[in-house]
Amino acid sequence: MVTEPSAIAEQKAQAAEAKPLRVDAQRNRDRLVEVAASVFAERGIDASLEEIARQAGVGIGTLYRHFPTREHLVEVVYRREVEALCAAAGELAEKHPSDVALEQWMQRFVDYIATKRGLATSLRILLNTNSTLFSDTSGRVSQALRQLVEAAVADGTIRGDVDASDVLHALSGIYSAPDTPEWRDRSRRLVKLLMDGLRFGAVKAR
Amino acid sequence: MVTEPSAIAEQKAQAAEAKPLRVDAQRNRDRLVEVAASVFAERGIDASLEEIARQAGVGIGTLYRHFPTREHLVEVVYRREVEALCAAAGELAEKHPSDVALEQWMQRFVDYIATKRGLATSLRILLNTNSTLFSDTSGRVSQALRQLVEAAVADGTIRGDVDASDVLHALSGIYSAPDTPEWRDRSRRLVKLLMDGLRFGAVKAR
DNA sequence: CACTAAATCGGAGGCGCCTCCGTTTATTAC
DNA sequence: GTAATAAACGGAGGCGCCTCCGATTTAGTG
Repeated sequence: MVTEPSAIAEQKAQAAEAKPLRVDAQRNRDRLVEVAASVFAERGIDASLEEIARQAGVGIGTLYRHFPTREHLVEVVYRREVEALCAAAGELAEKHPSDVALEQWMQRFVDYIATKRGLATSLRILLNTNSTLFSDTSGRVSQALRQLVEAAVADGTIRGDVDASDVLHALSGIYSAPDTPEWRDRSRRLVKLLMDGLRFGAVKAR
Repeated sequence: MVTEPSAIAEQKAQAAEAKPLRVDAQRNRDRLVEVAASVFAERGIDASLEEIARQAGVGIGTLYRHFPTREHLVEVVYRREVEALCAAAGELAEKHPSDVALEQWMQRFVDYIATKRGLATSLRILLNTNSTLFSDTSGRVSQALRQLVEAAVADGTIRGDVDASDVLHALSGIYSAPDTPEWRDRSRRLVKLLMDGLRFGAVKAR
């Protein structure tokens, strides 16, 4: 990666790579990603690419120029979603006391995973194939979590004898639980339980 | 599985399940599996199913009736090949001294894996998805190997302080080696090396 | 503004997937 | 052998994938 003079407030990270896309091209690309996110969420990862192009109001050729394979498109959508999830950490931290921020972020994490459950197989394949994707995103997620946990530990709203990796470990247990209908509710309860445990013995009583 | 009165010399195992297929149907089915094996080997696991039907001289509809999805077809082909590999163990054991039989079988195992290397990703996915397939076939393979190893230990052509699982372990190392151009040759040499080790200290000197 | 080169668009076309159903064939009963 | 019936055949058709390239649009220049 080349050193960027001012990478401030770059709306979309991909916009800054190499050449600044022509405005119509950028517009179409953004549109495609947005539509793809909703179509994938709705119809699954095997949704018709022609359908996506149609909904985005572009020709199929345009879709393929921007995203040579289905996987390219899926990857961009996935990265964007992970990015949004991680960005939420910062926002929550500003608006809420740090323990509440942590709890809400974990709930959001659960919700996010819930939408991905159906796609699990395909996603796992993608993550196996493209290991950069895996390390990038999991790094990003654990960084967001660390930020929240450390803040909460620092101001005493949760106990001090845990760190981010403990919490991540707890969350990964949730992820790997079998995919039953009650999964989501159970996971939400588990997050609450986890938070109660974290708050117990905190410096500041509630 | 219902008790079978006489399951003797059933040419193809699948022929015995439930209803005895009409002869034309059985003929077409066998033909399809045979052609599929060669086409998959040649063009990879994503080969055109219409091509397979064409080469087998049947309509695409016939292929789909017998094998509702690509995976069904791949699975049958794969099982058939593993079966052939394991059957070879018995034949080799009859024709050769037991240490030679073991060596030749391992070489054949290497050859077999070699043809599957290119398909590794897709196959791994299939084996993950269909865990029965995995346990069935790996069980079958290790059984064949055990038969050979035990015979060779019993008649003293290889040393007595190893068992089948040791040898399988050694072979699995071969499998997981990176997929370089020299893979096959190196693996063949490794098998020879392994055999030398096994023969060393055998009761009967060569 | 007009003009041009470069970038982008978009859909026709060729191929494969899979389903559906009218036609053909094997089997059974007589 | 013939008729009846169940089973199997096979290809047309609709859809999606992906490529290719002529038409269109943009950004830059005078």
